[in-house]
Amino acid sequence: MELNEEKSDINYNKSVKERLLDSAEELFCEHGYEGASIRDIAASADCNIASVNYYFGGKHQLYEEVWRRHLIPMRDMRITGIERVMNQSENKANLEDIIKSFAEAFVGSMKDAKKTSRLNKLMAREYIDKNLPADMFLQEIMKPTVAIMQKALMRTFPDLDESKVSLIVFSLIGQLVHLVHVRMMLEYGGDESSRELFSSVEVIDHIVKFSSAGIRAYIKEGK
Amino acid sequence: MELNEEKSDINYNKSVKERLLDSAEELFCEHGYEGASIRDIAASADCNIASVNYYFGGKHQLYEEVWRRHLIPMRDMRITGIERVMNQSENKANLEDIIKSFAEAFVGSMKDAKKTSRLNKLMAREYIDKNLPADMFLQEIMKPTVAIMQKALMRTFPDLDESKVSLIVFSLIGQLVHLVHVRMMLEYGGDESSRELFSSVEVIDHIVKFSSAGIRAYIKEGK
DNA sequence: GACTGTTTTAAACTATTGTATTAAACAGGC
DNA sequence: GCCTGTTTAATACAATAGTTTAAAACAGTC
Repeated sequence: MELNEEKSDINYNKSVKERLLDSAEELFCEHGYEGASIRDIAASADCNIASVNYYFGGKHQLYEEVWRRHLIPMRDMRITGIERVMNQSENKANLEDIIKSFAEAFVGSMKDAKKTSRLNKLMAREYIDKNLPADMFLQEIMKPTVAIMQKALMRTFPDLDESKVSLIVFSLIGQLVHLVHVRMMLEYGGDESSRELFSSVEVIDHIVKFSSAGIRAYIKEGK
Repeated sequence: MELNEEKSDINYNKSVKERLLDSAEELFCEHGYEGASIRDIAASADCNIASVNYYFGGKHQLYEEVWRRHLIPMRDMRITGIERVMNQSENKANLEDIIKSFAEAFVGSMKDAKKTSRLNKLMAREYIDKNLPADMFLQEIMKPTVAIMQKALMRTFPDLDESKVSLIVFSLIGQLVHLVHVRMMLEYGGDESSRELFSSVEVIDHIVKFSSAGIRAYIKEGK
């Protein structure tokens, strides 16, 4: 009865509430809101089904709590990354540095890659099926993220048209989101060579180079 | 009993099998594989629940049939678009033309925008939850699409490294997929200004310009 | 008109879902 | 030891899921 651990990775030092949040996060990411049953979640957290209702009031409130745990930290990581670069050299920051900082904050650092990948998967799901209240995702994550990047670009290149900046940020985020998707897709399938290519830091360097050139295409004519 | 049409847009000229495929497509796109029940599908197609099993053998086979109806046409549209541009001027095609052709084929023409948008939504879902057998989506859609674009680029710029071409195509597709997502997200929410910006042809022009510059960043150093 | 094979119908079946209930176990204060 | 509020447990509940069944309705053919 000792040293055996049937459950994947539950930490019995944590409270039931925290274990439920951990398990819910994993299963919601993996199977989606409807795909993850509270029975599976409770089993994974090694507690009773009724605990979900007891601690959170229902499945949906549990889902929201899973989000709230990471929403602000995730958003702030992206924001502070940009601000650090901007403050570093007083408004005349290097374009490549801005993009690289943004990109790395977006896909997550390498050390907690698994956690970031999971959250990105959850975000990808929320893109399609909106289970969160109203457009909490759009308002609390997407808009601030876009805004800080837009501000950084406009401060570095004051001549740029605002709608052009929107399009540029769109292109950048598009590549980053797609990178997360491709990595997800290659996790369980795809040949070794592409899995290698897209999991390396080389991709980030490419995105920086590709996007910098794309942005400068607007700078030249704008001047 | 005349002139009333309770159901949305079912065409009674079509057979039950075809009506089922139409309704299934709409509901699978809107609510996902698990989210769309065969009861809802049958009701939308104005036929009995058992018809799903009678004609297709089960819900899953119906889902696969919905895909098969469009897989090859969709893939071919993307391929022929590129080939038309390539053959037009014998291997020395204009870079902007190649990208524009690819982009327009990808997001779909304006006339059947609704249908293309729906299918793209279905594709976005399949990205995350793989309901199709094995990696049919990766093998039959993604790979051929990427391959034809890579071939076109490598023929136009023979000096380009193959892994760089992969990354370039990745960036391009990333923006296009993201465009579809953003349009989806803005459909039911978001302010008027951004909805306007991203539904116009301006976005395509931007992607062409942005990506062309990104690609040329590699050409210059490659030479 | 009766027989044939195909299509459509309503109902039943089993499994699973989220939630609610009710009692048991537990912990701390007196 | 007893009372109190909190947490855990097993079970019941209604709703819905995909699938199956068996009879009814239909359409042709002889």
